[in-house]
Amino acid sequence: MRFEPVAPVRAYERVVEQIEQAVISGELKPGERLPSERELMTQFGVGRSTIREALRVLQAAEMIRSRPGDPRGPEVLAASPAALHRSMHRLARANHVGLAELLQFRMILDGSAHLLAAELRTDDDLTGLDAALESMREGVSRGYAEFSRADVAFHEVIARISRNPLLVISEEVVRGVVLELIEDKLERASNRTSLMRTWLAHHAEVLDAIRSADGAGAAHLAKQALYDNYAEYVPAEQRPLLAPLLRP
Amino acid sequence: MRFEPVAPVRAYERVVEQIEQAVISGELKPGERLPSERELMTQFGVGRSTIREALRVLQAAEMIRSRPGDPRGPEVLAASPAALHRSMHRLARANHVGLAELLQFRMILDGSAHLLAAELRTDDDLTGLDAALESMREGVSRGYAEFSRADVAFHEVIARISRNPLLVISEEVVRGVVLELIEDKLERASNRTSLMRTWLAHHAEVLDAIRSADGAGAAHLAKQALYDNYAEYVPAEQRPLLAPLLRP
DNA sequence: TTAGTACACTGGTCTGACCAGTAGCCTGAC
DNA sequence: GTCAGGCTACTGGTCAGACCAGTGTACTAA
Repeated sequence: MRFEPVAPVRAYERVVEQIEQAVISGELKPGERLPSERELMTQFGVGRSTIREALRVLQAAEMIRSRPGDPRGPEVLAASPAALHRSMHRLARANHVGLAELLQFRMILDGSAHLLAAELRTDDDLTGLDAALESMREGVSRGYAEFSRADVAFHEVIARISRNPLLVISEEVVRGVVLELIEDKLERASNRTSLMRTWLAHHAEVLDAIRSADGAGAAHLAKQALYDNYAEYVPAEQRPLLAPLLRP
Repeated sequence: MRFEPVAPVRAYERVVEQIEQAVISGELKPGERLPSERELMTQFGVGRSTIREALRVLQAAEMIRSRPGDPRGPEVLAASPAALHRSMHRLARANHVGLAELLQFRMILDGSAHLLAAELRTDDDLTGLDAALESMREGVSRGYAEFSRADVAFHEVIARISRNPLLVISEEVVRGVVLELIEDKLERASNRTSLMRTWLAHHAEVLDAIRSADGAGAAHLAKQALYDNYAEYVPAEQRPLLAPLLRP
């Protein structure tokens, strides 16, 4: 016979558990309101400080939001990747995850998304991609910010076509973390116009591969593009970590 | 000229920021102690409840740990993937991600991990894998629980060899969610011995591929094994979503 | 040297209070 | 009838002070 180690359970943890359960089970839907702190206090039979600590934890997890003065009470939020983003960012900053690993992960995710998109795309999807590419083309003359927006939009279409929200969210999060990690080095973005043209050409290639349902080709293009754009920021000795992903 | 929207900054947020910054910058190293709540109270010039709410947030982020009675104060923790784990878990459950998407994601992650492992493995790694396979072989006769543990251990070795903690963590999380989703159907696990033999054979194959540095082969084996084992639980009309990942 | 104990202090919780701010009602002017 | 403006009851944010169970350590006694 073996026993499990026990940890004392704090009152605020019990409160968190119950509210969290209600949200996860769908009993509390996004947009709905929790009772006020004073009301929760009587419902749970604990003091207000306990309630407040519980709400703080839930707020840190991006599950609820409180605004002072609002008589409707704390708001239940829709599940968002914000908390995921924060914790991933923290990990990366703590140097447990370097740029090489992040880029590796992104190549895997982006490559897979492109592969799936190429294999699963319908004719409607192709129309959408054509439109997205067109606004990128227009964006070139409208400045970098506009082009960047169109670029993100293109990726979102790809993501939707691949039909896997997990893939999409993860890629977005990792993308964000990568950009934050190198934003200082990115300042001196030299010769933006030629950069935009390169990107445009790459997206056109990708679209061709998707149009001809060439999953492997699209995946490889996507990974290669990521490598070409970001490998320079990865310490030279770690670049071999990325190479295996580029082999066809 | 444009103005940014402003959000009121709470006192406890300022406290969180300062402590977080001290941890990130390395000024506070893991294992070190924060001053006691009452001491922090005077240092920050705020009430104890404010301090406590800040500590709760940091604790939810797995950055510190408080134990009542400890005169040394709250402990600074090493950065751990636990927070990432939690938020990914929450997101997967909240977004109503289906088994098909989860399995897809897992095939991608596991496949990539095996590919990287095959390409990056050293001779030492091979020794470790041999040992892990051996304990799986022993596990067959010792019952399913033991075998299962050895199986997990084998995967952990693979994960370590692939040298990407992000990949590992994500795969673990998705694995957990998948198991939760089908645990009820898994009860009637018929003929466990033959199941274990099948798994063992599969792992031996994978090890061969890794030994011969055949990344594509190892990846394909991993994905195929996942498909063979779990596809039956995926609704038939969604199985085509998984097929593109199996093409060599 | 070691076992035992006392003590100072810790975090967890509760109570009660005050403040600035908000939503919604009520009122009065048109 | 509509609508602007003020009133009010309530919200969350913060503070102060109190009590408790539990802990590490220094001191004591064997």
